[in-house]
Amino acid sequence: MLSRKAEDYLEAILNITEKKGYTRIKDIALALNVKPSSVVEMVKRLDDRGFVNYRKYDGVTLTPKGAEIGRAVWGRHTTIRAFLEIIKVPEPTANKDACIIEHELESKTIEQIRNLVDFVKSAPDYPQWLEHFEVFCATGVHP
Amino acid sequence: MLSRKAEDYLEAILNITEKKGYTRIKDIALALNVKPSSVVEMVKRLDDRGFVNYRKYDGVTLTPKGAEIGRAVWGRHTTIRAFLEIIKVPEPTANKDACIIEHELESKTIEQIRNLVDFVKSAPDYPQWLEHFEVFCATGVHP
DNA sequence: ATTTAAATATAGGGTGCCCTAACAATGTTA
DNA sequence: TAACATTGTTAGGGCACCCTATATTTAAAT
Repeated sequence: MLSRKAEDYLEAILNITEKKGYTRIKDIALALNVKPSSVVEMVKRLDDRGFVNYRKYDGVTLTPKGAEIGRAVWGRHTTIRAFLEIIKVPEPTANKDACIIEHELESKTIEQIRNLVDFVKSAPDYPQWLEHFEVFCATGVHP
Repeated sequence: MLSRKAEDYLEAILNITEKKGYTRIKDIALALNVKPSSVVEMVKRLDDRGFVNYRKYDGVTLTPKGAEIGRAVWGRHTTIRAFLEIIKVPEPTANKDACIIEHELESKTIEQIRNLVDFVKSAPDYPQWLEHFEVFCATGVHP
């Protein structure tokens, strides 16, 4: 079982690699707001456990196993983001909170959030639903 | 700033005290699935920081400050539980996940979840909404 | 009241994750 | 290619939280 921190690292490595083709210690440190020495330490552990490939002075890449987890976490992230958007949680709170709750939730919970998002978005009266919800947030009563 | 673990302890102490009138080290250990020695350690820290009153061999009580946090966490818990119920996350997943995400979410996010819960429950066609949602979960299409 | 059982406390250790400071490798540029 | 800047590494430490094993205290039973 991976800790939420370890998942954060895998997700960051995935996103950085997709954006710029490769990932350096420094990039991870910047993305996660930790010092390079902390990154080296964690990356070594992830290497030991087969989630990344790490050789000194020569970037970090995800193994298939590591990439799979990175993608899973990222998928949860986007689902939660979509949900927070629907319920009108403003940026950057939405992103911050998505980062927090993307870990450890059981897959059934994520699935149901996804269902809710899809249900609401695909409803015949979607824009109206959203509008009503906004009025409700402001006034506390149904329009 | 309190860690999520510290919040867990305060919440547990609140619930235990409300249920049986007093709280012992053993009760907390049982509720949080840790050993009594771990409880003693944490309770000392919480005492140092003014969240509980602790005297050796003589239970634990919350200070006003500690009780306030305990109630806040518990309130978030029930809101999240209500939300998970609405989106049909089965027990005990719902409770487990509520325990996880009740910490660290910004108050704006909790407020919007609360709004969603209230909005849906107070809708004129609430039972129908729920029914439609359930059909959607099962079939992927709007009835 | 003495013995026994249950609860609580302390000592000492371990893991995960983070840091700073000092050092080593790499890359850049004159 | 030598000097410098950047990046990466190691060593050593700290904090939060948990554990086991060993006292100690309180409560219960004889």
